[in-house]
Amino acid sequence: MGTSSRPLALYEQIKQSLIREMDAGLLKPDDRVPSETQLSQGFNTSRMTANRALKELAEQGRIVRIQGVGTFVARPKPDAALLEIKSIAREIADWGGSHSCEVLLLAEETADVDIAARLNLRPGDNVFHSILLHKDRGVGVQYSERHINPAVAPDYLDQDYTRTTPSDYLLETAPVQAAEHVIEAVRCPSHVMKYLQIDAVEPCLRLTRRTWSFDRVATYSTMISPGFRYKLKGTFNRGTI
Amino acid sequence: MGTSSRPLALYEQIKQSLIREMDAGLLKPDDRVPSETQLSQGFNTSRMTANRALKELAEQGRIVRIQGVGTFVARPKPDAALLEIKSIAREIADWGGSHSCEVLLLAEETADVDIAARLNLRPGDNVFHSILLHKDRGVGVQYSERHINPAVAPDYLDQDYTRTTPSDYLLETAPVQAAEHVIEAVRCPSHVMKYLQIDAVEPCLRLTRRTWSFDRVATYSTMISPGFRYKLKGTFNRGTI
DNA sequence: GGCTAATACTTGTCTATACAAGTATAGATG
DNA sequence: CATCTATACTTGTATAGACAAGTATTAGCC
Repeated sequence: MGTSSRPLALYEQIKQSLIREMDAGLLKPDDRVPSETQLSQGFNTSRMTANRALKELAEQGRIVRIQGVGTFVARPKPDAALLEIKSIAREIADWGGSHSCEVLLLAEETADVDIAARLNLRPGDNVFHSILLHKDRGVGVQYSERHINPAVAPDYLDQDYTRTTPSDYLLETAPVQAAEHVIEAVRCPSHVMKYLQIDAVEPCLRLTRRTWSFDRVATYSTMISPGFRYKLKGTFNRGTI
Repeated sequence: MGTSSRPLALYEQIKQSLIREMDAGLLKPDDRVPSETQLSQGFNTSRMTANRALKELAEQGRIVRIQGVGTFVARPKPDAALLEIKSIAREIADWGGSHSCEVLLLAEETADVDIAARLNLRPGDNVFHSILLHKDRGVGVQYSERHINPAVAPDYLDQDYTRTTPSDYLLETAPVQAAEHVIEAVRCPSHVMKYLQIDAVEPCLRLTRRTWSFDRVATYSTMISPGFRYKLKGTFNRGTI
């Protein structure tokens, strides 16, 4: 109870209860979270209240919900890619060039529940994972992380990228409008953009052919939309991958 | 209908309808948005559906909802402070020093509906507005924007800041735990922080005494929580300001 | 074995209603 | 004039129920 002048809303109580269980390690990443029905019975409330609590936790990125399957604890985001980024950063530092450059790291990984839900895979299925860092005149760094359903661009890892770029290949293989690619867009406040003299890009960064030309600093990540598969390759599921 | 395989959810239709009206200029900033009851009748749906649509628009920052009052179109954030930031940026550029420095701009402004709702004021009431920019070794810039209910720190503009800093004064005048200050926190992904060699701060940036010590780049804004008034000065409203 | 259909379960959306809580206004009262 | 009060309106939360849509499992059939 503490200092709160009113008791917390019921859905907030459910949220905090689940967060406590996650922080305490009782609910580990990829664990199944009680269903809405179970939660509503456990807290003696209606399903809509449990639904709202889970919905907001999903928006916060703490859990992942998959319709028809269930709700799972999300894996913590940052640590997976950390080592790879560090190594790229060192590469860039060693180069020390003054021109714009590009570094690629390509690997095959397993999807966590979050990625899996977005790409319509199952946790543990393979994804292509690429990290790109761009540097321009020693001033800034642009970071991009991309997860790809292998069925969408099967030769993504094996291309010759001396004449083309991964994003070019992706756009050729998956010729969808740029807007279709976006499922998460990191918004860069326009006054910050002005100050950083970034004015050629929309405030809402997108996966497009040429977004690599900032001359100061920008950070974002891009992912491929689940809608891809319908437009490009027809419907497929785990069995066909 | 286009290419969508299913019709949009009803609450999405309401959201997009309102967004269209805002983009078309039919709903201008600070305009009152139809109430939940009106919307539900206009779209021939239930109030809960309208409620969900407005709730999500508010989370996106497109509208501001005030309990007991109504819903209003939010002002676009960036443009208000743009000129001031530019002038500060020029000041910094002119200085060209190599040491860490701090620039203050203090002004009295009027609150838009968003700020007003946060600080428990009415749109048009005065707020203190300070912008701080920090520069370190010519590499990066840290930007902070602060809106303050004048009743919380009445002498904020008139202090002698040669020996103390605005944040110090604020923390003395309003000795609340740091976490209490935060109502919006811009999350800096921890792997980006690592790469930028920012490791002394939590991933979730906060208004604390010493957050001015990045040596690369960081961008965030801080605001004073509405809960302030209860903890510090008792309850007051427009009449007492 | 391989395929199909029934089933049980999950999340997603929606309705109609209710009460709580906050605010603004008009009117009555002193 | 100032102050209180009733009223009407707003958003916030919660309920109980319903159907849609997606998924996994099982049972039955070829």
